[in-house]
Amino acid sequence: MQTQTAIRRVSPQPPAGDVMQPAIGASVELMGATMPYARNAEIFGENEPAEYLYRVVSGAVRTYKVLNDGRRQIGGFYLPGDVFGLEVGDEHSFSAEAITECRILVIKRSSVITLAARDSGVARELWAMTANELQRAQDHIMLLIKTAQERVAGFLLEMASRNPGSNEVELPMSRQDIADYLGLTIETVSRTLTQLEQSAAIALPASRRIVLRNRVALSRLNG
Amino acid sequence: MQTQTAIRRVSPQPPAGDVMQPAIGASVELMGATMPYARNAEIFGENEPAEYLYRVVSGAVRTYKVLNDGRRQIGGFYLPGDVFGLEVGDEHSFSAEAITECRILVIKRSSVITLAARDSGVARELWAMTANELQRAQDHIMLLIKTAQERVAGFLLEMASRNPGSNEVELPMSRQDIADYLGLTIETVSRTLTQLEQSAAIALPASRRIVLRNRVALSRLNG
DNA sequence: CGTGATCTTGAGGGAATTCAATGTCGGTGG
DNA sequence: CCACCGACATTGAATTCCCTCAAGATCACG
Repeated sequence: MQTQTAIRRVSPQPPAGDVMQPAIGASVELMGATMPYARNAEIFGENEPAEYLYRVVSGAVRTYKVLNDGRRQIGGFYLPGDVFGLEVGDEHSFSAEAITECRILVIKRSSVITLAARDSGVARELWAMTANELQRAQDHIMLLIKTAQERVAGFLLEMASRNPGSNEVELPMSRQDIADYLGLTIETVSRTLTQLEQSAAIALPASRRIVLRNRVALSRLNG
Repeated sequence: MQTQTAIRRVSPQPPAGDVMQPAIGASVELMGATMPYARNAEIFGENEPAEYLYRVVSGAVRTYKVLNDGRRQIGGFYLPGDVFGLEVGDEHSFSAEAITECRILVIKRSSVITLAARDSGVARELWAMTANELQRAQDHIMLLIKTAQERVAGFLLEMASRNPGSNEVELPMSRQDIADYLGLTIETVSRTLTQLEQSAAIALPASRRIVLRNRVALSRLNG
């Protein structure tokens, strides 16, 4: 049972750099407007009508649910290029917040769906985006059944895979965010990172900057 | 870290009764053949080409993945009317096995996809089925972050919701299957059921027959 | 009625949580 | 410039929940 995250206050922070865009979502690129969001600003809430879908242009976003008793589960982290908030039903199933200051491409859902009814390529793209989310969720499930070390190692490898070529990861999110993503407490995440550092699997030049020193060891941990 | 399930042997068992079919998957009803599967028979394996998609006619099915070290995670249980094995990519992301003797409608994936390219209604149906799986996976994630009592209570409520109107649930799957679905050990599942029985939330007239005596208590546990 | 599979129960140990204190970093104002 | 403050992160000690290992109990089936 992990601690509930306290109410967050808004304060500025330099936005992360933009990143070039993969194939998914390409055809809807011209159908929306780019909107700025402040750090910790709500983008949409659980059970709100899903009027728009979203693509991160710069910055980072988290989606989450909160249980009755205050436990928060983060559904995913979204980085530049990622699409989130896409629903088949009429309501959002998660809430979404900006982790850092960010710019987000906002696209009217109804117009995409209308387009999909005429253009099977768009329809297939919508389907593929949802399947992509499904893949994420299934990988997330596989993470959640593992030990703390395995979860953290898996998380780091996942984040590193977003920056192919580099062994250095700049984490936009707090330890609390990581903990709520991995189903652990903030203390366990912190302790586990320290262990990984001591076993020379990673280096921690700063609390949100992580260098993968031994990917083989991390992968072995990853199960 | 839960125990690995031993190799299972095949032996027959009376099939569960058929159930009337909801909207999803209705239009593909006539495109396939119904096939029989023996108890514990493999329907498809992880990473195999996804040549078909499947709908349960009678009986019950589990999908699962196995990690390096033998831990098994069950992705979902599928009962009459449920569609499984639908992929956007060309490979299955899980393995699937018959839990009981069952009959399964098998439909050629390529023909459905071809049809979807011409008929936007079919395309939308494919999308909706994938979104339905996504919903399942997200609910599963929310289960996996809870305590053992909450997971078991949630599981029972989920199963009961498949039999609306009745408070009696006939479980087709073993304790090991339940444990591997909930990320617990078989012993913890068993103990938790005993606790729920002692607290009068459920009754256990037989090990695979469960009566919900106090849904309010179970829902409270469910978080 | 014996046999194997499945399920339950018990005792002990270990991993992660809880509670609590300390450390670090960036920003702000004296 | 440095002292202070709040947010965030790390570390320590004690506890709790679930797992592991082990032994019985129950059930289906030959």
